[in-house]
Amino acid sequence: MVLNLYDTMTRELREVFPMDENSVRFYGCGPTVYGPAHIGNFRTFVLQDVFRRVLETSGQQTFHVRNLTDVDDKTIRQSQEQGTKLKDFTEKWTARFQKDCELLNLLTPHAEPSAVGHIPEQISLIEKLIEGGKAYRANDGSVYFKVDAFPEYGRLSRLADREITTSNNVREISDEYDRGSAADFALWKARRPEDGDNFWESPWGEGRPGWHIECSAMSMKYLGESFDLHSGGVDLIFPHHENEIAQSEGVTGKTFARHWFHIAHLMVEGQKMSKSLRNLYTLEDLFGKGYKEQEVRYVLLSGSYRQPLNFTFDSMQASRKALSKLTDFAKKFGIEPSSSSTLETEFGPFYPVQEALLSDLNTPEALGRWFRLVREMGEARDRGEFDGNVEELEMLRKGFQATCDALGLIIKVKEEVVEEVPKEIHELAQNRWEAKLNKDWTAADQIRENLLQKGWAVKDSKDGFELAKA
RNA sequence: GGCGCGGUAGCCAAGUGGUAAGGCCGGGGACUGCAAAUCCUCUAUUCGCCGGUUCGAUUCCGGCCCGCGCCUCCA
Repeated sequence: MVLNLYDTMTRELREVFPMDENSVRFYGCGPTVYGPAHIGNFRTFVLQDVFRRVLETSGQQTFHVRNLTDVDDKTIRQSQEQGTKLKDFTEKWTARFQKDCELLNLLTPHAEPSAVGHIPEQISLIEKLIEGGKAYRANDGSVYFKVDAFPEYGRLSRLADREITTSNNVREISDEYDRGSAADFALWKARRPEDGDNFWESPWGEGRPGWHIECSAMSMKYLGESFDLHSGGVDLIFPHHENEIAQSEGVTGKTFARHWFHIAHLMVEGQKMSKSLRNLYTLEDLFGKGYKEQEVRYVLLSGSYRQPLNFTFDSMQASRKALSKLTDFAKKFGIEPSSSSTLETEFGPFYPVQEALLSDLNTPEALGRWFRLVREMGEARDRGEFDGNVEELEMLRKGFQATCDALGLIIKVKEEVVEEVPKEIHELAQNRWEAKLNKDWTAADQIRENLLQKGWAVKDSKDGFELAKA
């Protein structure tokens, strides 16, 4: 019942356990709220969610913190372009992000702090770094972290010193303040004219915090100087997480996060996601193409988090069929999975699925096992080997629910809200049914074709018909 | 150049030192007036290429060919 998870720092599988023996305290780097998040972002958040769900369905308590980056170059620039206050701008996109998370059935973090809401905490950290000789104020009022003062720097990303300090010779820009070393990074950025009224007072003058410091400040505030696990997309390994470690450990001298969990990127139709390729799909984009949120979530779970996953519209199509297979199973056994925030912990016959998840969050293996179990149970039932006694059925129900809960998939059994069928359509369908009863196949087929052209598909069952949007 | 990852059926994608999960698509069949749905069934003698270790490698080692990520603010 222990989760083994690959740790970026040690490059090996390590058990996830709470250092306070109570709850697993973890931090996930959240979004910069300057626009709608895309499905690549959501891959990361969905996997962090599965991480939490696997722990909770194992009976483990968690404390989950995910931040909102609401001040940086992008948020400032775009809010100004739109002529809105930074606060109004980021609140709008925060609300959208939270709505999207809800649609994807992501558990709400226990704390969701924002950078702007924690300026004093960030200033305080920077002060301590300066006191400790690990940071310095540059002439323009910016403050930099002195990478040379932290010998451990580069351990997470395994970048050799020379790579870090010489890699950016191309990007060394003359007007880039006066850093002591090219590797040094900003903790506090002095106010610039283009920042408008987006600045805060500090011991070093007006300005705003650098990007990395917010995560150090907020994670330590909500989780303590040392906590169980930190996570994000692979691109954050360097420099973001490397810098977080330097800042945090530079102040406390203690191990910052005990475990590092990084999620590989999402590709789209075999290509890297990018603006120029116009493949930065948002949930809204996919809904517009007729896909459902659960189908998106399923696709994001269909590959191992350690490997880039190729998102394709074929796999979206496949996920719809796959999910309906699970729905059919639930219907067959009279199971009605619910989606409460209290997760089921008894897997019963479905335990092999959880076992796969506990093994480095192997979601594709888990899905494979789930389908195999579903098939085998269905077959057993058809052979009459499943007598359906109350205890057995209850165990099956709980196990199926636990599986849904661990993966965060909502298997809806109840019919969706039925589309309003126009009177005209219904009458046509009724006519067809009567033609059919009279064995007038030609007329019946004609009407069916007619309906199809009007956008409705008709399906027959033994004693009636169903209409659905084609 | 440095660090790291991958090449498995038409597509997505697991996995293992003993001979390839699962989903989708496709073929065949049952059912059906025909469809749809559903069910059954088939589909990689083979895991980029070449060597090596081994009784045996897709899985370990070496080389090669391709593709990809990161290397200062992108999840």
